[in-house]
Amino acid sequence: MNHDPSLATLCKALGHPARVAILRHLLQVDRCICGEIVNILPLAQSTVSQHLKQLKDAGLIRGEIEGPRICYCADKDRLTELKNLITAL
Amino acid sequence: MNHDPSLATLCKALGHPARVAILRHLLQVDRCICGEIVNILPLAQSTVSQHLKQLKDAGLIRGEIEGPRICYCADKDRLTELKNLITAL
DNA sequence: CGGGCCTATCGTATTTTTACGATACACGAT
DNA sequence: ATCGTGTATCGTAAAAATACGATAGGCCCG
Repeated sequence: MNHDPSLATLCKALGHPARVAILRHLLQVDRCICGEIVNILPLAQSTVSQHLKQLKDAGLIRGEIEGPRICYCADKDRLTELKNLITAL
Repeated sequence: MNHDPSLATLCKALGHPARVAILRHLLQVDRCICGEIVNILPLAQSTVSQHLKQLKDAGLIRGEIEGPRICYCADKDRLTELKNLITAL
């Protein structure tokens, strides 16, 4: 969604423990997952979906439709970008 | 205040454009400044003070009393810590 | 086609954040 | 001691974030 997010935008997306947990998990399992996240976190499905949307809007994760389910994976390039923005502070 | 902040906590502190601007300015002028920030940002003094408090609570800046005024400076170690937390994701 | 599964979105309540003005407080100088 | 300067804090209003249940839509399988 957001093509060139600012440092504040990216940080805001990571400014909630649940979203950090989601990103960490996606990085661990490497390839995508989806409803699994709902099982891992103590949150309702709709809430998790909202967090996923925020991460996706910030470009930190991507979601691809894969049959009946949607598959998310972390965008490592965007993470590198974030790291660079902090370094360039 | 916060001795070992999580990634989410640090990111939340940087999740607002005004606070990023404050940190950037403190890094530019290297040595501390204070009410100057109020002149730079289009915000009321009390609002700036609140943002400073949040940055201070996250450990990203430090404030030292220097005579009648209070002198802020960025904590580069904490910034390095943040970068490492992102790298370690 | 109909049922079941998975996910997004809507509507809503609660909490948190943001922002301001007003006030209080500390300090140096007069 | 009083004044002015520079900050923090209080009180408050408005906006945004968080979380949930309910609902809607897409897709596969029988």
